[in-house]
Parts: sequence; structure tokens; C-alpha cells
Amino acid sequence: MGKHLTTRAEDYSKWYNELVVKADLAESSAVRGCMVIKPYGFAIWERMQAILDKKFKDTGHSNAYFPLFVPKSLFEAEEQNAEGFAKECAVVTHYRLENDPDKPGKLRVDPKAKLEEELIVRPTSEAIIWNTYKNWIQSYRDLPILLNQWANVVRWEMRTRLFLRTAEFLWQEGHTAHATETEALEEAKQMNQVYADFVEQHMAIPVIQGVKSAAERFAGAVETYCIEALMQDGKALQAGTSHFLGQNFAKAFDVKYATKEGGLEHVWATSWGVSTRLMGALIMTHSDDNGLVLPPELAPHQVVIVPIYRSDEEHQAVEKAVSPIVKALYDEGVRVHFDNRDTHKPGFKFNEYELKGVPLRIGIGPRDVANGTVELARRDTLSKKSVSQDMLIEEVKNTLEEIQTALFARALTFRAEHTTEVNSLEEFKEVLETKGGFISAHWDGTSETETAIKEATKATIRCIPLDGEAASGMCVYSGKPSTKRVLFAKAY
RNA sequence: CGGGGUGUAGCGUAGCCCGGUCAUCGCGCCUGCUUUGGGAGCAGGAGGUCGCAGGUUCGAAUCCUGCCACCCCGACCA
Repeated sequence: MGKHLTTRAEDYSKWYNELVVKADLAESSAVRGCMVIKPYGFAIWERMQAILDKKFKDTGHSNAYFPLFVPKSLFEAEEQNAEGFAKECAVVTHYRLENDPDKPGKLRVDPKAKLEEELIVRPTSEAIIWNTYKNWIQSYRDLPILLNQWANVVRWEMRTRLFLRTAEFLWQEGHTAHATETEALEEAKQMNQVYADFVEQHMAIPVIQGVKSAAERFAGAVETYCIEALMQDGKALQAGTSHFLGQNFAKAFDVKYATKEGGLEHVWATSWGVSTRLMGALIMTHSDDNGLVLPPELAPHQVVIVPIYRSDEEHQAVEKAVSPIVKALYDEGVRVHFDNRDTHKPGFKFNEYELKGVPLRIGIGPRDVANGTVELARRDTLSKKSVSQDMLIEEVKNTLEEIQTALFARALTFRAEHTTEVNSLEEFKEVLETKGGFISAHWDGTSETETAIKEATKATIRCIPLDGEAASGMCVYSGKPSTKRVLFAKAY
């Protein structure tokens, strides 16, 4: 896809990191493994938040907020969940500093201020939320509870990467409680569908919906639904997950409700989340060597107008022509930015907005003023054409839609070209090494085989596709019978 | 946490092996003039405790020790 983009992981890493920095999205923080999201990057995240938040509200959810700190005793209540996250928890042990008697001007942790019980900085909020739900739920009349929270969480990962894996990240986490298994299961599936729709329609990233194998399943979940995307270097990225938690958390926190019939039952649960990792997916799916390419749905500025002039007179004439265009676009709901800075030349601005991925650029200079035209440039194809000012608004709206569609189509084609059915381990290895991508293969359904394949190839089961057709075959590793193909890939 | 690598101005870097006018160059920044339809040109200028702390030495960016940070690979993971 570009000169920096090869199948070698280190080249792709470099390309990705440079792109993030150059497009002014984020930088590494002074705090280990954390990141600073810069204003332009955050504006994209805010767009994503706004769209997702509306989808959550439309499906009956409300927002709430729960504490950052989870007392250790609550955290360990659901054993599988606690075990799964234990190795990556930041722990608060003290609540006060004092002057260091040995080092003037320095502080030290006050040993007298040790907490009775350590506080875990939430890596996810099931524990603290279910401890709260316990007090909210007595009767079937209290159900369902359909909440979401926008929050930060901390996972002390060994290795971090901007947007894809940072020690602290922003996300939303939905936590729902239901009276019946069916209802909870439907909720988990519904939210996975909401994610798939959002990522495909708004981010223009095609995803595979599926369920995780036991080994990849969320700690504490009965079933994990997921959406999996394929990046330009042939590696897969888990873009979102929705978990059916069964009654695991209700049992751990003793959350029961009185049924209509007078019985007492444990509550059924789901949780689901997407994070700033989606920003990484956005970057790695659409960008090229000229920089970021943003789908119009998410671009903070969908259209940028760059004026071109020599003299003050020309500048005024251009401004006069631009003014009604800005108003008309604004009135049509197009996010338009008129870059009238006189501190930078047009050529500089062209490059700057390409780097930032603005979908459409309108250039307008004396020639256009004279002809009643503008120059319209597309970011995705880098093509330019002259458009009559009379036709401009319609042209812009149509072109924005075309770009949104074209980006998705391009990514879909890429994924199709990088999804390969294989029928032997040799073929598996060869495809993985030569072109990467998703590998569709028969699997005998056991964790042992999954682990063995991972050790042999570094690829893991990304998901068992929901829409996968039943087809009998033989496991590529063990040769045992299989009823369905699953998707393998190297993953981020 | 294991293996490897790198820290020199806002960014990217030369210099380190052989210690001493070596703090180099480019981008960016500031001033002026000319420019402005694809990252402008010329001239002048500002900016650095050479990651931090010790040590060796008459003298350390350079050698030694320790620490820290970042990057890559692995393990772990959204």
C-alpha cells in the first residue's frame, strides 16, 4: 500500500508510530506506558463517543459513573475475572506523602499512611458495579438495569503502544443485569451488533462478528462476542467485545431477585466495551504514506477551504467568494473549516490537511473567483477537479458520501484478498508467512490444539464467525473432525 | 519480566572505538526583503546542564559503574 508499508512488522510499526505523531494525534506521556491524546486526536474520539453514545441511548441504556478504585476484597470476589487481570493491576497502598528527612525538598511515602485494604485501580469495572447492583436489585421489577459508563481504566501491560495498548486508556463499558438468560444473551448479541454497525458504517472498517474460543474469552464470561478487523499489515485487531457473563458475577456478589412467581433467582449479566484502541484501528486501516485518511463520518473537519491569493485585493476577493460557501455548507450540516491563516502558504496547508486526513479540500483563488469555480480535492484518491460554485454544495455532499463508501469498499476488498482458506498446517504456515491476514481453517475445538497452533505459527483464533457456514472437515493440526471453519491470524 | 538497541536544541541527527578549538548538519523557530494554484528563496539571528548520578583524568558528549526513559523482539493483553 505504500513505500513504508511492508510485511515486515518493524517497518509497519515505524510507519504507524510516525503517522500518529505527524498527524498530531497523540504522543507518549511522561508516565510509563501512557499517552497524551492531542486536541486533533481527541476531536476524533469525541465524534466516536457522540455516535456511540446515541446508539446506546437508542437501545435503552443510560450513562452512570462508578469509582476508579476497587477494594481488593471486591476485586477478588469473582475468581476467574480477578485471576485474569491480577497480573496487570496498579495497586494503591498508601494515601499520604511526607517530607523525606534524609532528602531535603523531596517527598516519600508516609509509612504510617498505609491503607487497611489495598485499592485496585480498575482494569475493568464489573466488580465495583456488581457490588453496587447488589443493593439496587431485589425484585424482577428492578430489572433490567441497562447502564454504560465512559471512563478510563488502567492495565499495567508489559509492552505498550500508542492507541493500541496503553497503560491507561479511555473506553466505554456497558454493564447490564437481566432477569433471564435469554434476555441477557440477546443483550450481549445486540451490543456486539451495535459495535459492528458503528465500526462498519461510521469508521468504514469491515469487521467479522464472532465468538471467542475458550482461551481467548474474557475472564469471567460464559461467552465473548467480538468484532475483529484486519489491518494493512495483515495482522488482526480485536475492535470490540461483548460478554455474556451468565450468573457468574451475580453469584460472586450474591445478587438475587424475587421472581414474579415468588422464587429467588440469580441475575443474568452482560458487559461490553470499546476503547481508544479503535483509533488505532482507524489509523491502520485507512492511512497511506501521505498521512491519515479519515472517513467523513468521523472527521472533525469534513471540508477545509484553503484560500489562494497574492495581493490584499485578491485576498479580499477570495474571502468574499468563500463566505457564502462556508455559510451554505454549515447550513447543510457539513463540518467546514476555512483556514484563513496568512502565516502559511497554500502548499503548506495542502500537505498539512492531507497529513491530518481531512476528506475534502476546497482551493479557491483569483482564477476561481474569475470563473465562478473552486478546486475540489479528495483525500482518499488524491484526485482534484474544478467544480462550479453553483454546484458545489451538492458536489461536496455527494463526494463525502462517496468517500465514506469508497473507504469501506477498499478495506473490504483488502480483507477479502487477505482471507485465505487453508486445509493443512503447511499451507497455514505458508500463507501466514507470505501474505498474512485471516486464515480460515478447520479446528477440532480443543484448547490444546489452539495452543499448539499458536506455538507453531504465532497465530491465534481470532473468532469463530457467527455467520460461518457449517462445513465438515478435518482439523488442520490434529486431523480430527470439525464442523466449521474458524478464523486464525496474528493479532495485535 | 527476558533478549537487543537508542538517549546530543522543539524534531531528526554527526561526533563516541582513537578523551583536548566538536558541540555538527538539516528541519522548525525569530527578524527583514522577495514570494503565495503543492511543504518558498535569500540574508541575518535565537536556542543545548550532550538522559540522570557517581567515578577515572590536568581535562569527559567521548572511558568505567549504577540508575532512568524510550524503541524493537518475545511472554502478557482491549
